[in-house]
Amino acid sequence: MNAPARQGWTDIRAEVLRRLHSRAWKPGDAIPTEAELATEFGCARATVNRALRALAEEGWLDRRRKAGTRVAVRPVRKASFSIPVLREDIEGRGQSYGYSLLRRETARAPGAVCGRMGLARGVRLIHVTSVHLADGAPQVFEDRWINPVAVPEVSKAPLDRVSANEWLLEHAPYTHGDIGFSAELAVGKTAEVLNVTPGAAVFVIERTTWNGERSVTAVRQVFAPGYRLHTVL
Amino acid sequence: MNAPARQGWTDIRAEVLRRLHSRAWKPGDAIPTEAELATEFGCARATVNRALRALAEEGWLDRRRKAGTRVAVRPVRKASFSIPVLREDIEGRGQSYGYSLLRRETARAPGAVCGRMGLARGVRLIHVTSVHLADGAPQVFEDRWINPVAVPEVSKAPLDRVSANEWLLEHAPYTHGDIGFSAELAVGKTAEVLNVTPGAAVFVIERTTWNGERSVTAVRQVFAPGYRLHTVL
DNA sequence: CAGTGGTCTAGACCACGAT
DNA sequence: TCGTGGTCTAGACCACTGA
Repeated sequence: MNAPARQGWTDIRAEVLRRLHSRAWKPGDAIPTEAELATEFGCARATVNRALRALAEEGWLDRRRKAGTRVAVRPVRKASFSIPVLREDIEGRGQSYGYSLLRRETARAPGAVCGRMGLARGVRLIHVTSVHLADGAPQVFEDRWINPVAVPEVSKAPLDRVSANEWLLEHAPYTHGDIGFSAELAVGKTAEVLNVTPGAAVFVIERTTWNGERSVTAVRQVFAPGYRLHTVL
Repeated sequence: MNAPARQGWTDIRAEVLRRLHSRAWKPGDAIPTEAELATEFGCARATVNRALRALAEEGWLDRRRKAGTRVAVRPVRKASFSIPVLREDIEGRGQSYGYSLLRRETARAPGAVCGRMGLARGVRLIHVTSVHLADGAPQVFEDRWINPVAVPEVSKAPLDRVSANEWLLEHAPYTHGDIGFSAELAVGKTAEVLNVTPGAAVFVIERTTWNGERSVTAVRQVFAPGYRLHTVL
């Protein structure tokens, strides 16, 4: 008999992963139940559960009550990354961070923005445009709309000194949101602010956040050419 | 005294999250220990642990032995999304998926590719270029290098029928990798293959995957203008 | 209905790391 | 050193869902 030395759930996770890689357990196959694996590894079922749950969260396994655990047919590896916090992103590259408020006003939001934020068309929101600098050079052009109903204190925010990005993180918690990435051509004001030739390719991140049922802010950040979002799998 | 009804770890997670949102516990603050919370909620410490561990994984809390649990100073929300599996991505939008192999050869990889894959310069790799179609229109131009040492069976792969994307998923498991997103201008062959005007902005995904210490493949996928990668937070 | 994963418990020991 | 989180256990009950 095999009397495995002391095993932690990470060891069990590693062993299961090894069987997946070696294709001993193939995509679509059902693997032994938690109870069976617990017996095999000589540990409590809870320990096996911990390992299998981790693998399921990572996308390697599909688990369902009664149906059992199966090897994910499609190794959909989930990539996760931290939302770039501009100041840290820039300072992390050894550059000095700068911020400049371009404009702050109250205005009727465009239909697209109202739609993204789930608000009635034509509602008046706080509109803030700014630019983030890296070593003094324009790095990101930010166009943000803030819902004053969700964040009443925004009227007192010193957005001329602190970026809305940071002020909101500190004063307006959010429960969820969505984010989108795309590529666009820099034109008009965007090209002007970023100080690039119109027609340059820029990376764009659009994000909307909510606090419960109430939308907090919708922001569009245009990154200077050459920006690259990177992460590990 | 409060005799909370039956509580699950998700309820405890929700309650802690509520305190974070209400700012009863502010960023940087240390929150009660697991034992204290277990007493307060009238449950086992393991249950509190489950809830706090989940919140830590989500980025709300920072936990360290001895130091205790603190509210994350910076709510670095981690965004996670599935790597687009082209066929599913396209079919998911209700379009028909198509694939066309443009070229397949063995060639000396460019220095940049060797670098990304951690191989010696000038090594010979399998080079495959192809295009993925949505309703017959070019959607993604793919330029891929495969390490035959890591995937010897690739010589027998019917890449004229199955995309390297799918063939590799099925036959070459990988342990880890890295992925990068950027915006570029479509020029030359890329613009030609995607059938777009040179100078259009395109979304680019570059990915390298490994199986243990051995690099499996390095791929560069250029998406037709308008592509948008989206996910929830 | 019954099998399988999901969760909880009460207690125990361990490992990291702040002081 | 020693407090705090990390993990394991053995057993129990529950919840979902396939048959």
